[in-house]
Amino acid sequence: MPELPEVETIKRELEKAVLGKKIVDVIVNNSKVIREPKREDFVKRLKNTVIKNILRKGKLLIFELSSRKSLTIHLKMTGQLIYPGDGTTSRVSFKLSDGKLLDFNDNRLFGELRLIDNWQNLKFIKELGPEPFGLTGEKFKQMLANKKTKIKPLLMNQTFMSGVGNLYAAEALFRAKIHPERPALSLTEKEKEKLFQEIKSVLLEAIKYKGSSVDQYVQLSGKSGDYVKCHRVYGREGKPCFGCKGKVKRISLGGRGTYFCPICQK
DNA sequence: AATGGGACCTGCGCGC
DNA sequence: TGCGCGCAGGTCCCAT
Repeated sequence: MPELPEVETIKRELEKAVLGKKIVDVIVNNSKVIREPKREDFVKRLKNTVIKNILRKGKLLIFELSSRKSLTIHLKMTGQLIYPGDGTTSRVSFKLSDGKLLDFNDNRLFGELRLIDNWQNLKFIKELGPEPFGLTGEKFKQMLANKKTKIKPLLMNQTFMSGVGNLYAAEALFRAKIHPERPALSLTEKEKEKLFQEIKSVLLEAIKYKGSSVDQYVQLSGKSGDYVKCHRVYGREGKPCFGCKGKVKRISLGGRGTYFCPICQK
């Protein structure tokens, strides 16, 4: 599941691989992933535009184009961007001026491609909370004040803070030794500070390892990311905790699988 | 206001 | 061996 580190990894690789290139053709194999405009307009308006700038906002990728429109790409659960691609499994392929393909793959068709005038006007963008790296500890503490909601679903709420999903929320909470079901306002000042630092450090570490290849995520080249080997709780149900002699437990929280150590995390 | 559930989807792993 | 089922989770949407 692509979260901030995975999307950031792809963004950095895209800058090296496709920035400044022209989209000469668009091959649509499944139009379900094209959310707007209609397929024909999507293709027509993308043709012969140059990729001028590549941005990431939370988990959303944005290509700013020479036409002044923007192509936004949300990978959701199983989306992949592959370059150079071969077009064999893609939902949509972008043929570039270098003759190579940029493939958008997505098994489950949750992903979203949009060609829009102003990405700033997207509802998702307007409601997006700040990124952890754009915050100070003080600001983060203020944001938690008065929040009765459980800390883990809150961290995953993109309107609260952007970029953290199920995997990194679990990992950050383990490192901060905080139980995922604690009401946010029950955290001590010290715990809030610790959690804020751990969120940033786990995301930076994951970027260094080029993301976590669980499920479908791969880098732009198609290679896996290496961060799974650093996971301390995610996907480790029943396995020994790295911090004590207990076992990692899995519960459902907000409809999401939640891994934690009931002994280390209070 | 906060929370829970369903919808969107497909592939995989499990139990029988 | 094969089939049906539950599950995976990012985001939106609706109900309570």
